Formats: sequence, C-alpha cells, structure tokens
Amino acid sequence: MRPRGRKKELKGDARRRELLNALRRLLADGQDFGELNVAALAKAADMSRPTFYFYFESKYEALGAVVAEVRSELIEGAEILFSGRHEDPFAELQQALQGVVETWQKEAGLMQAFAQAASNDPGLWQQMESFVEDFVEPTGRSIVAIHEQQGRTTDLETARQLARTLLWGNERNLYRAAVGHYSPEQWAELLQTLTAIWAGAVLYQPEASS
Amino acid sequence: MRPRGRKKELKGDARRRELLNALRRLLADGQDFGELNVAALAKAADMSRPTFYFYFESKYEALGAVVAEVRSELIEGAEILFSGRHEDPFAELQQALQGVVETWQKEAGLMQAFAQAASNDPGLWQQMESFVEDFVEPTGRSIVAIHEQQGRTTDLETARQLARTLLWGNERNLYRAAVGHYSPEQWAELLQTLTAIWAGAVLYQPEASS
DNA sequence: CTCATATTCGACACAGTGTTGATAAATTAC
DNA sequence: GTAATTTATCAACACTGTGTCGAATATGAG
Repeated sequence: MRPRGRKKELKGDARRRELLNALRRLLADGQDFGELNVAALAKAADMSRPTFYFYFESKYEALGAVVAEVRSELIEGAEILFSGRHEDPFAELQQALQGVVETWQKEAGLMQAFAQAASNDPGLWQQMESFVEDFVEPTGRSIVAIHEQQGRTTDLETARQLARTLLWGNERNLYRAAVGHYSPEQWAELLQTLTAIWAGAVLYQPEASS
Repeated sequence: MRPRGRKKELKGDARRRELLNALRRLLADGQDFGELNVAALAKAADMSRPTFYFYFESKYEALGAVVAEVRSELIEGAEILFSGRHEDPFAELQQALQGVVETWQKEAGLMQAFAQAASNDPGLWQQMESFVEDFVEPTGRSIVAIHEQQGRTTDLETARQLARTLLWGNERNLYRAAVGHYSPEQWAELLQTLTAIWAGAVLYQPEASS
C-alpha cells in the first residue's frame, strides 16, 4: 500500500509555478495585493478557484512563496557590498544602500505587497522579521569592524541592535516610496537621506558612554 | 420645507462616543484590529450592526475618529520638548524621543491598530501621512536651529526631508515594539538606539558637500 | 490496460459587509 | 399637550469572498 515511486516531474510543480508567476506579474503590473482575491489570482493562472487551494493555503502563503524565491537574490545584492575591507566606509555604505534602494525600485510592486500583507498575516510578518534579520548579522559585524578601524570598540549585540533599527527604518521609508510611486529623483533623494542617517549612526558617533 | 433649527445636543452624539470608547477599550485590551469585525464592535457598544453604520462608514473610519481625538495630545507631548533654545540639543532630543516612545508604550494597542490598518485603508494611510507631517515641520525647524547654533547652515527643505525619514523610521520600530509586546527594558533599549540614530543624523554630521 | 495517485472544479456552507425599509423614539412647533 | 418632523434603531436582504467536499478526470507505473 506504500506509494509507488515517482520518477518524472509532476505536472503540479509546473502549475504551482504558473500561479507564482501570475502573482508576480500581477504585482509588477501594479495590482494592489489587498484588493486581489483568490478568484482573480486563479483566473490569471488559468485555473479555477478551488484549484488554487490545492496548491496554497491562501493568497498570503502564495505571496510568501514568491518572496522566498527572490529572497536570496535580494540579500546578495546588499550583503556583498558590505564585506569589503572598509577603506572608505562611507562609500561602501552608500553602495550598499543604493543596492537596497534599487531592489525596491525594481521590485516595487512585490516589496510593497510584502510589506503591506505582512501586517495582515502573522506568517508573513514572521517571514519579514526573519528577512530583515538576515541583514542584521552581517551589518552588525560590519559596524563592529568599521568601529575597530576607527579605534573604537563596539559590542556586537549593540551593533546588531543599531543595525536592526536602521534596517526597519529603511523598510518603512522604502515602502512609502513604493506606495507613493516616487520618481527617480525622489528615490535618489531618499537614498541620500538614508545614507546620511546611516553614516551619522555608524561613522560619526562620539565615544560610547555608560 | 427647510429643516427647522435644532437647539439641544442630539442623543446621537452620545451614542457615537460610546462606539469610539468601545473601540478604544477593545484595542487597549489587546484586541487585534484586523480580526475585529463590525458586529463585535457594535455589540461592545450595545447596539446592532446596522446601527453602527448609521454613525460610521466602516471600522476604519471609526478608528480614524479615535486617532483624531488623541492626535493633539500626542503631538503636544513631543513638540513642546522640541522648542527649547537648544542649549543641550542631545538632552532635548532624548527627551523628545522619550515622549514619543512613552506614548506608544501607553497607547500601544491604539497605535498598533492605526499603523496596521493604515496599510489596508487609503483614508487611514492619508491620515497617517498627515499625522507624521505634523511632526515634520517643527522637527525640521529645530534641526535648522541646532545646526545654526553649531555654526552650520542647513536648508529647511533638506532638514524636513531628514526629519521625515527619521520619523517614519521611528514609526516602524515603535510598531514592531508594540507588536512584539516589548518589555520596559526593551522599550528603553529602543529609545537609546533611536536617540543614537537621531543624534548621529542631526548633531554629528560633517559639513555638507554636494 | 489497470489501478493508484494526482489534479481539477461545480456546488455548497459560511462569515462578513453594506443597504433598505418599516418602525420607534426623541425633538420641535404651535 | 399633541401633531409634525427629524433622528435613531434594527430585522431582513443582497452581495462578495473564503474555504471545503466530493465526484469526475488526467497521469504514469507496471
């Protein structure tokens, strides 16, 4: 009665993909995730509504799957730029932030949907937390390293906390930019402001007390 | 056929209050706004569901009305502290941020609901934008004033943009704190980190270039 | 070809929204 | 005070969207 082995790729994997692609496409086209319902999503992938539920629990799970797909790609973008030898920390900071800003600019629909839906679905919120947390560790290390180069000593946990707070601050501002359909100039301006904030927090602090 | 004038206060104003109070109470008790439906809200105020619709368009409008009520109180808390003569800017900054953090701590349920619901309802999002914008102007002015005291010149629009970005960063971090049911120690830690970020952005910047 | 498993979808039950229209309660005019 | 008028209430309805069930169909291994 054991299930007999399966060799060839199931058709279902392809159908699942179609669903994810359809969702990505809809979001890229500016579809608001809150207004998107399962019927429309299923239709966009040429299937009936119940069939959607064969593949996913809910539209939130589907969105989570899309985000998981692009996750690595997004993280690499910023992480690499942060692992230099910190000869010119300001320039590196700006480069790293530019990477993040460009990602949001390019994937505005997806990122906006993710951030928006995360406040409605506990699973997605958790995913967002862990997504940000992926950046916290390397960023925290970089902060410690930069401070060492400046002759200061910073505790890694403190650096992590600073990184976390800055990263969530980024998130909200980038979300606003996406929602507000920023022009390229406005995106650039935001990048500049974020860079100033990060630089102030990471590079220009006086000696720690207490 | 013109409506004849009305002198005495309508009963309706009182009923409306009851609804707002009920909503505030529910949120203070930790009720999740997303899970709250109109039936439950109406019941909490001892009326039927259709009666709720006599007073409000939707639960979002009701939440907006609650927020509008506390708005002035919230803004004063931080604004006053920001209008000093900037003899000790760091201390003022910390005081102002402490005020904001305490507000969120005290009204965590309401603030969390507001931030969460704002991503679902365009009207509330607009209200949130304008809420933050109320802080942008005085904060921007303070930044300019502080910089003057430091012998630097900063353009007001640049200062506003910096203030806006920092404020939205606050918002997201405070929201996270509310969602995560931070302990008093964690709130204090967050306050410290936010203060470091604001200080770095406002007080410790090198001369502007560009 | 046969059969177990994978996939599809019509039809259903349910939860929540927002409106309507008939009624009751409060307020005002005289 | 009471008739006229406006304000407030809610049962009942129509509608939108969710999630499930079960019967029918497709697929691939042997």
